[in-house]
Amino acid sequence: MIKVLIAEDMHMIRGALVALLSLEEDMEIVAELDRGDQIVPTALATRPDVAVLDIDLPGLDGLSAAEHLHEQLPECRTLVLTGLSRPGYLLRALQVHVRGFIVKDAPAEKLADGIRQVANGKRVIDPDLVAAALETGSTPLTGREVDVLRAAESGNSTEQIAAELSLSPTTVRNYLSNAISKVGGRNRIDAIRIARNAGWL
Amino acid sequence: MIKVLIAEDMHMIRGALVALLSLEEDMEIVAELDRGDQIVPTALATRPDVAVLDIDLPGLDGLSAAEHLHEQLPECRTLVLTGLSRPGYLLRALQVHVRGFIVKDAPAEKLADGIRQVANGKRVIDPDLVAAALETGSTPLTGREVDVLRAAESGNSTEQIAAELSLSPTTVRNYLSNAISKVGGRNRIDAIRIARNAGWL
DNA sequence: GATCGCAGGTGACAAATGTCATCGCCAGGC
DNA sequence: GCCTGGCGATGACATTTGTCACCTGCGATC
Repeated sequence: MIKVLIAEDMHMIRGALVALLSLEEDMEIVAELDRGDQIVPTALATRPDVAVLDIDLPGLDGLSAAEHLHEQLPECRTLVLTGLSRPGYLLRALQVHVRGFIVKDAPAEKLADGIRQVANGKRVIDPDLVAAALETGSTPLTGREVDVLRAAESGNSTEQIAAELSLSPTTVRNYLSNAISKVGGRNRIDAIRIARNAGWL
Repeated sequence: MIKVLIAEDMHMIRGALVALLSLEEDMEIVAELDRGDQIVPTALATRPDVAVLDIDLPGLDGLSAAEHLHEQLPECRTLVLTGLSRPGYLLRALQVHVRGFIVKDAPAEKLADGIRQVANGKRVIDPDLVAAALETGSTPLTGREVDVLRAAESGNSTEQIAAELSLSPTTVRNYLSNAISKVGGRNRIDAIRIARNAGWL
């Protein structure tokens, strides 16, 4: 019997995934949650064999949770289940010892399959996504460039970003300018879009 | 027996929702699809009692599909199932005679419940979303303002937007300026974000 | 027939944005 | 010890963006 923990913030989707996995004879769902910051405590209490994590979770994102989980419960294997297939996410996932990476538009059977594979110590990664990740590469942006792009995302002006990050407005513009040219954008909107889609933010 | 059509683009989620509904004794899924433009033809062939539609579908969005469905098969009731709870979507949904509107983070049981209610001729709408929709109101933007904001979204400069829409650059800036002030934004990025979140784009 | 709103446009202006060269400081790597 | 790269900053510059006043024309609507 494979003991499974499942973390997904949208209640109905989580319920539906549980219904899907309930059809499998060799699996048991030992925990269901909707917040990233509850993953480690719940896993320590329920000792699952496989943790199925969404990336976009409130409290703590799934990848950070996976990192802590690996440190505190290394025998629990992690499988990431995400709707957004951003190459950068895969890179980060591998760095935090995630064993499987499945996108939500893969066929439904792949989930149970994936859980079994991961429980057996194998890795499960969509080949298309690997190709995309290799093509895209890891982020060309420095830490501060990421900070500035993130702050720009909500429509803040250069001045407001500077205040938020305690920087000089000119410095902010330099970082933005660098970020724009690094990702190959035409302006900040473009740069934000490109970096988001790549999974660099 | 309630005959159900289900349209959802992410394969695994669709499979999971089907698994969820398969547990219900009084329902039968007569069609499963992943594209909006197949909804009407498939519905005409399978004659479902209730069509469960995601909004964000390739080919044709769920709301436009709902509109056509109501014209060509009025006895089929439509229930929208969406992950993004944008007030503007609800307004548009009611205009195209959608009978139910459920968000994906509602509890899983609500889906089967909702389908039964809608099949019985009742309406099903989340009260919180109604409140949000009344608060937000319908779009203050004119058709062209929406066009311009949409074009700006991909990071195009004023000049490029003008070329795309065959307008003068000055006109584009006027529309953008109007849109920014109407939605209460500080600049185009802000305006795009606000309008997106409200469901006006 | 007058008024209103939307589409489309022009010209002018101030402010914000993007780009560059150049500086200092500090941490790591060779 | 030297070099590199990230971080932070300054000043100058051209371009883009946002705003405003004002113009035309069209189709509703009163």
